[in-house]
Amino acid sequence: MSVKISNSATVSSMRALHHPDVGSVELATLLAALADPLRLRIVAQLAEAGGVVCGGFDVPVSMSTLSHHLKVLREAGLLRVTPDGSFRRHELRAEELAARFPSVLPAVIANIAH
Amino acid sequence: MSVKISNSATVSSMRALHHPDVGSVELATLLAALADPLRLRIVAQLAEAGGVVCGGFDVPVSMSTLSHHLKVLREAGLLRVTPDGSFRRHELRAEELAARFPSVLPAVIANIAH
DNA sequence: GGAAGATTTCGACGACTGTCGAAGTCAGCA
DNA sequence: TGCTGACTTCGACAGTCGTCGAAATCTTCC
Repeated sequence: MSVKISNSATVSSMRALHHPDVGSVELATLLAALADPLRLRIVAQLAEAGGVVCGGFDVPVSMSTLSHHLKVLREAGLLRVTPDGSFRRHELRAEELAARFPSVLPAVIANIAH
Repeated sequence: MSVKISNSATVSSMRALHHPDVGSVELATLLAALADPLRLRIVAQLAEAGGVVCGGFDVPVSMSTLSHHLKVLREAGLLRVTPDGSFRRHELRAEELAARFPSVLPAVIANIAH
């Protein structure tokens, strides 16, 4: 689990961030992470925009609450966080999830608009 | 919402049972109903066996707890309950859900085994 | 080193959830 | 009419969840 530091401009942190192995995530855990209007909203924005920084989400809650929801999503294997300076970029782990739970995430994303 | 009573042999109750209009069910509600190991187990058994009576489920909880979970699933629009004598037959509302949330339920069912 | 900005963690709070046993309701049958 | 069997509802309990503001952590820049 060591992080390799290159001299690339974008890699700038060695802070540990826990990302579970998608292979060990339970279906119920994944669904529980998705079973919240605010988190669905976050997922929709990620699906549309790719890499989103914490402050870039459009959500009607405090920063600490947003941070909590992002943690729930991350620990369910739904998203990957990469530090970028003092920001943190979030993106969906769509391909990895597709390998473990085929078509679950796409089906959900396609229906968030309702 | 009136129930029509035919003289068919199987229709024998006019007891009210609340089944929500699938069109008014939120995606988060549907996912929350599915986000529980026991309820996933119930859904898997329903997907495989069609009409299942309360006592016919293979679950490691008391009858009152099972009844609670079936209520959660029913109120999320996931299943229809039809009284049959002193029994109650449960079946998935698969087609109705497919019209409202295309491919969500099939994707989940296909991944319950994990 | 120190200040400023981005994000997480902590502690608290009320609300909701899963579980059980006991009691209630309902359908069929003697 | 009353008994039995199938299921639901009630009341209680411990545990989890979503929310906030305050404090802590971390990164960059001066």
